[in-house]
Amino acid sequence: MVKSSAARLDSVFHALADPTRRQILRELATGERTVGEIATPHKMSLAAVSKHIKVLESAELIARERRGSFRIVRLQAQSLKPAEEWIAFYSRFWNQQLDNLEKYLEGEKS
Amino acid sequence: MVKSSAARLDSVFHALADPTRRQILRELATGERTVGEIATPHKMSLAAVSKHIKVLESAELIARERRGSFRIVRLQAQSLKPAEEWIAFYSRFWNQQLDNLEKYLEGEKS
DNA sequence: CGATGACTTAACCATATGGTTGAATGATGC
DNA sequence: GCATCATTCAACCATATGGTTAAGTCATCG
Repeated sequence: MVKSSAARLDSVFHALADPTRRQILRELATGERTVGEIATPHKMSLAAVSKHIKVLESAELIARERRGSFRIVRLQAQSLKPAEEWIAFYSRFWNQQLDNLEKYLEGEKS
Repeated sequence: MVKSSAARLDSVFHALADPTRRQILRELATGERTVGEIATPHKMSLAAVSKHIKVLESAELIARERRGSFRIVRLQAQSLKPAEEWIAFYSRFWNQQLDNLEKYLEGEKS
């Protein structure tokens, strides 16, 4: 399924809005893992972790590949790029924070 | 309510995972707006937009202030910073994409 | 080929989300 | 003080989410 740019941001931000999923991405940053390896540290069923992996996959943040009887999962970090760019648009606002405050205070005086 | 760093990422990423809310932030990037002004371009009730604004507020991405009989809403972009930093951790992966591909192909040869 | 291991899928449940309409709140204007 | 405007809150609804357990799939091992 090909997603529009907005839909891709929807699914990426949604995927990131869960601590379990963010933790999975952190783990994958150190290398490939099987589903079982990913699941072990989490206090929930394998099926639940499998669902989280599915959410990450549908956001294209990871890729799953069969290797023998295992599914190996690896990070696809480049799918984060549009999200980072979307946010980066606003970085000028937090950088200019002090400037804005100054202007505001300037306004108050008059 | 003070949120943990993880909970703040949860609420910020969740707030961003909706196109209406992202659009509202874009509008606010050009300046303060009343709730009514924000609602007008959207094809949904004022109450629905009010709910979206509430979600953005609980993520601290905006601030609401009473001004006469209006509530004026303004961007609080600095709350995006932790989200951007979280993502930025992964930028090395998409920057090293070609390197990784090279290494992978190198491995295949042997 | 039958059992085992590694997942995934299905069915189910409780809670959350995103929308609606209609009543409530809280200034402001006569 | 009463009406009106701007907005929020409450109640409701349909669908989505995040978890569970149990059954299904698929590759490997004996």
